[in-house]
Amino acid sequence: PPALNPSNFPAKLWRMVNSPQFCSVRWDARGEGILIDQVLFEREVLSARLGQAAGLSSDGANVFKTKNFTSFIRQLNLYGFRKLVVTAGSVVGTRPGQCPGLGDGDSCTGTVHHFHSPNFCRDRPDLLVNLKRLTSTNKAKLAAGLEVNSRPPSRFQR
Amino acid sequence: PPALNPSNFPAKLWRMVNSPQFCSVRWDARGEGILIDQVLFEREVLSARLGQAAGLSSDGANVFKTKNFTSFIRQLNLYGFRKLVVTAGSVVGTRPGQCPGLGDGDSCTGTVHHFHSPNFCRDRPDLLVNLKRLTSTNKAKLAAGLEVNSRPPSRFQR
Amino acid sequence: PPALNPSNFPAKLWRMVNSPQFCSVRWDARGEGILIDQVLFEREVLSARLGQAAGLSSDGANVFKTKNFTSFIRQLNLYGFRKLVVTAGSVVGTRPGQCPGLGDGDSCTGTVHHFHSPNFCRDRPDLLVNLKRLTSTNKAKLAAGLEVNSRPPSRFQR
DNA sequence: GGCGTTCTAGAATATTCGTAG
DNA sequence: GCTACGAATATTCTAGAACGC
Repeated sequence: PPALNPSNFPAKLWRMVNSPQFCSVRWDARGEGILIDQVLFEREVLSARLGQAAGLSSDGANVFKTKNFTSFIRQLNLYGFRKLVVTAGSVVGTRPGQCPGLGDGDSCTGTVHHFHSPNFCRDRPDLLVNLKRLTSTNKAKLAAGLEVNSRPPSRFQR
Repeated sequence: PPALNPSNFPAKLWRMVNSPQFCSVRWDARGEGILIDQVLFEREVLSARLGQAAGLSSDGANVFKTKNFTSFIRQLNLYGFRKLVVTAGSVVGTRPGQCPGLGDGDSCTGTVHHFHSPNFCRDRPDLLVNLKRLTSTNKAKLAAGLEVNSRPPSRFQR
Repeated sequence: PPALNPSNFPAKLWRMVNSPQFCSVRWDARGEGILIDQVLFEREVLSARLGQAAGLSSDGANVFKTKNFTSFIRQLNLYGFRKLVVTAGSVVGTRPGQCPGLGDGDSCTGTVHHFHSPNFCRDRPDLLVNLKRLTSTNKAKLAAGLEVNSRPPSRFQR
């Protein structure tokens, strides 16, 4: 089984959701899905200034080249995430004023998206390697029982 | 086992990364990969004036004929190095103002590349002889379990 | 014949080479190839600050997301451009001090690359539609005499 | 034949756009 | 509306191929 490539989307998302540097992406109450505050995400991750600053943060979560939130959603879908309806029980309280680059006055209230993948759980980092990019080519290979190639990380990063 | 040819790429790289004359190439925090500051490298090693001056420096690290950074990357790949994502934990602080040919005002901040090979570690110079040029011919030999020839060092270099 | 998509690489390159806003990309002496000053290009087009400013210039030449010159070269090759040796007859004199964002003192002398494609000529904008992206899929289609799909321009762009 | 340099291409991921459902 | 996905282009990293020495 190929190892996780830290420069690919799943690893980046994992680092973001587990980093205190990012308020916009966090686990839901049960740790089985992620909650994304769109307005906050656009400011923290996608905007030019703050995004770069946050990207080079302590845990080294690299940022994306895109500025469009929809491209981020496309990546979630490509890796098999599905959207859930946001219920009161799924949302955990946000803590404004603790994010670098965001003033105390900035509220963390915006549209919240809830996404889920069976291979993306807080307590099961071992499942991350199962996240495969669902391109048409890869889906054909998976259907045929073949191996899906990933760009291999160097051994050092495993 | 054939000896290391000091005029070949692996030996040159080894001398550079271990030489205080070169700021642009240095070990990462764990001594298991190298960090290359591209802008600095182009000035220190590849540019005509400074490169030759530094290259013919006291420790005798011979410089390359090329002026293109991409050719240097091609060499790294030919010898089996892989690129890693640069994380905050991998980077060691740079020390500007200590490099010959660079003024104190010159900052050492540019694009940093992180490369790794299992046979290129700070504390294991004995592994260097395993670095083989991965031409298609050599790869076929290695796959067949055969010996890969290297050009032996000249009598004057041993 | 499908129309030219203004957001794709060939159209962007065409706007750049014909725009007085860009010093780094210009026609060669005969108008049958382009000359690219790498250092200037990296400052004008690829760097964050100046690139964005120049990119949003009056003629609307959109910039690239990449900061790597090699990615630009990869695009040239993907669209069938070939590199030529730079001769004295091919180079046209540069006019420093006429580029926005570049001071009068900044010289325009760096590494110059000369690229050519039979479908990219100054006096034949009608040939641009022949520039096809040479992916392996497209090459197989062309070899089979099939039609190569291009993304059509959006309705707002026609 | 080996090694370094250069130019081009392969292959994977990322981003964008359009549209079926 | 709006979610998911196909397909095209863009970007990145690595490798192939040719040539000179």
